[in-house]
Amino acid sequence: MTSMWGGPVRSGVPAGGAVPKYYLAKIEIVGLVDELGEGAAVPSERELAARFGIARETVRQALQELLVEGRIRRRHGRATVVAGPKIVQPLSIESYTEGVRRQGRTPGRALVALESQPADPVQAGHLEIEPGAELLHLERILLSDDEPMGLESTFLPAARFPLLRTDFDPGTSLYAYIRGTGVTFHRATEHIETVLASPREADLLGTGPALPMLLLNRVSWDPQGRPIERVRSLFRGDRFSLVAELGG
Amino acid sequence: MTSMWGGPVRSGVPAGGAVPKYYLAKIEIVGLVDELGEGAAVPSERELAARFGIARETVRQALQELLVEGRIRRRHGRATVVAGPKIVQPLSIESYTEGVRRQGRTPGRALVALESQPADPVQAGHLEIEPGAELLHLERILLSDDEPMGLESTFLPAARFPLLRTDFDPGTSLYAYIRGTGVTFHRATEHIETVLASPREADLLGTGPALPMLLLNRVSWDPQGRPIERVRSLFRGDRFSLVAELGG
DNA sequence: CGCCGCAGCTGGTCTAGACCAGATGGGATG
DNA sequence: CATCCCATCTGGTCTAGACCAGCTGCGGCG
Repeated sequence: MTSMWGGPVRSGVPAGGAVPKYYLAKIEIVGLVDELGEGAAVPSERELAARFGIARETVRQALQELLVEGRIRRRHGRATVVAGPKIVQPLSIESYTEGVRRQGRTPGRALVALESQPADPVQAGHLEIEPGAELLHLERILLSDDEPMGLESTFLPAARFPLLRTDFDPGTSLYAYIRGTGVTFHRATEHIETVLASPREADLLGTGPALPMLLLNRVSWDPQGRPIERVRSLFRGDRFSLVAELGG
Repeated sequence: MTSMWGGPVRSGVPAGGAVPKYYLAKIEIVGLVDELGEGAAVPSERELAARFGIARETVRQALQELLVEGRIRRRHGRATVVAGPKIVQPLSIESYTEGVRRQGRTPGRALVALESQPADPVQAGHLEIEPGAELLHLERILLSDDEPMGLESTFLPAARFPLLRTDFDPGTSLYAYIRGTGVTFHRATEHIETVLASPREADLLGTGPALPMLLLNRVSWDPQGRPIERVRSLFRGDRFSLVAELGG
């Protein structure tokens, strides 16, 4: 494994019992991937099936796992290639930008939508506003070296940021803009889980469907205890990891 | 969706373009699952295939996604049933026990292995000991209401805890034991990512293979800056989420 | 009555082949 | 020479069926 943490607790195949063909094929393909460098082309599904003497669907099951684990990248019509290491995202209140810069890559954001909508009861509850109150919804694709890494949806009470739609440049940091309006971030609660991308999300991110994602839901508060924003961040599970520094 | 965060940014099917049959089937099955209560049996693969007029493999693709999302539970030979909500695990230096208790469930641990082994260079580097030095490896299954929720592997320098193998009860909290020896936890670094369970890990946890997991790798230090332990925790992605409280 | 074994459920793996759709390059045509 | 179209790569979806392996309940046998 290429992870800095080494392999599984006791890696690989169960001590006793039958091992599925797709898993043996996966092990073989991992060997290939390790020999080839990052970016090198992996043989096609049909060739691997012929080489191992198994059905193409069985090869696909092995490749699907390698895809989920972030060891290969696939794009319809193009050859499968060996993927590079994951990015590490610090778990702190700082913006996405810093984590990417720390990896020596160039962060970017692509605007998907900036719109106004009435708050549904769930959103209103999180932001402690009246249901139906105007809500700003900012959706952006997060880029690293121009490659989509995640999808970020921010919801803000429109009443608190009346000039945002005209003053804010969606290509820049929203946190910097909010701080510029005199609002201070005091604390935040972040929930983290694994989910699968929907077809729409997978499409926006240029990934296949059924790819596990890291879903981060954050609510930020100011020093007076008023909610500032709710952010739903969806990061590619095959390209992202998080790190937290914990005090005793 | 049953998540407390509501649905995807813009849920579901892409605005324009063809939708795969397996995704339409998934939507139908989600409707079924929502009508049935937690624990209720979902129709079998063969019956769903007949009902929707599609192949069984296509139904399996839909069910696989629902499994990864934690909406259903499956066990070989038994009927598929509707799953309950996920557990929330606080991101703090406290033990697994507290998070489970907070959910009103009963935590437990099942010993898999407690053994001594020489440190490989990677482990030695994390714990700042000599390669080949004796290492204690404690592997336990983490339970919630007797259901396996995760797999925890702890590595400790044997020289620092010479009495652990005789004094420590594997069914109790390791943190409590370590504190009892006079060692203080000062800080920890935790790395979080999504991975797939290996066949062995899936077997220990009673889940199918190819299920995305939350992998937490933690190194803890004492106030003198000496590493105390390295922990590799593997939590079922379909049953676990994490939460972090962040200061500004 | 109590136990055992098997029939018939369930999901898990695998096959061989079909067709669709994105990407690409080379050749025919203007 | 430039452009366009299509053959032919690639991966994505789907089928119908086979066989294997857990699990459960029921019927028969001791």
